[in-house]
Amino acid sequence: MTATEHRLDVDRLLVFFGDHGRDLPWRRPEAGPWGVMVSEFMLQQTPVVRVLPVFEAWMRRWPRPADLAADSSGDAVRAWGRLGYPRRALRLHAAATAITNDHDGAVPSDIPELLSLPGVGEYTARAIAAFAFGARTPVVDTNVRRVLSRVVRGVDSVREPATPADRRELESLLPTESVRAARFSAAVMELGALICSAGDPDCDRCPLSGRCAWRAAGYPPTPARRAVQAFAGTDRQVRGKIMALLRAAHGPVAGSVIDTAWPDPIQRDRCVASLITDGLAVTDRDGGLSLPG
DNA sequence: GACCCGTGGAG
DNA sequence: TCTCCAAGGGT
Repeated sequence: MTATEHRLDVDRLLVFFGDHGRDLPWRRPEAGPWGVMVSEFMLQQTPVVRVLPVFEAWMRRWPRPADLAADSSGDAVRAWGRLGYPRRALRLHAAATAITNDHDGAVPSDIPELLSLPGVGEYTARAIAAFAFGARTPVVDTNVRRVLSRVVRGVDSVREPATPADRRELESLLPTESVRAARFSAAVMELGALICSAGDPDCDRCPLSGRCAWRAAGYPPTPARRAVQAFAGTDRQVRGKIMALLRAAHGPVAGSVIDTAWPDPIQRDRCVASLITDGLAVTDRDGGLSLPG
């Protein structure tokens, strides 16, 4: 089967991407590898619309990895704002530091080297290699995974991390030429984000509807997914409230103020301790809590 | 492999 | 109000 014959029709997808792909700042040439990398960190589990303003401000302030590395991890966490999962900001700062120290300040293009950076896993490494450097490598996120499952295999997927099997499957469908392959991955991802969404796929606008195995099979039901993690009352919520206090302040926050974040002192103290362990907060000699300096 | 880690908009 | 979720990674 050639690249233009399989269900993920390359030409149709590239036309779709050209016509309907979003003009996102990290897709512009001026974003460069660093811009791609920053965007991939921010987009982990976070919607595009919320990333956009933070990304723009971030790139203005820290246009190169060395610029970020020169400032404190606390500055990165504060600039991260309310994107969520602030450990990503910590890891991005650590990755920028590693790039500055070990890679002459340039984002590496080699996948094993990318994987060695903090916060860069199987998805992010390949996304950077493909989108920033035009590498021919399978980029499989939850969107691509869903499209692969539906269009090619005819069954819906549960929302779980991509597997090596997913990557092998997409790789077998990649166009031969590397830049075209990278654009193909971006197009499949965009299709999953805009058309073949998890909730209500818009098959009427889908360029692949004529050859979609899932549609042809009459949309067999989505398998039950594992229960989503609860949030209300968990440490994640409490940590978030404490971090919001630290971001709002520009100096140490007194314990009496931290106490207002959550009523249960046991859980509150546990969360403060875990934030310190994670490197998201530090205590000063007076017992105040602040972002790392 | 199971579990942990934030956030705010949509239905 | 409440559930579900949105370009994962680390342990």
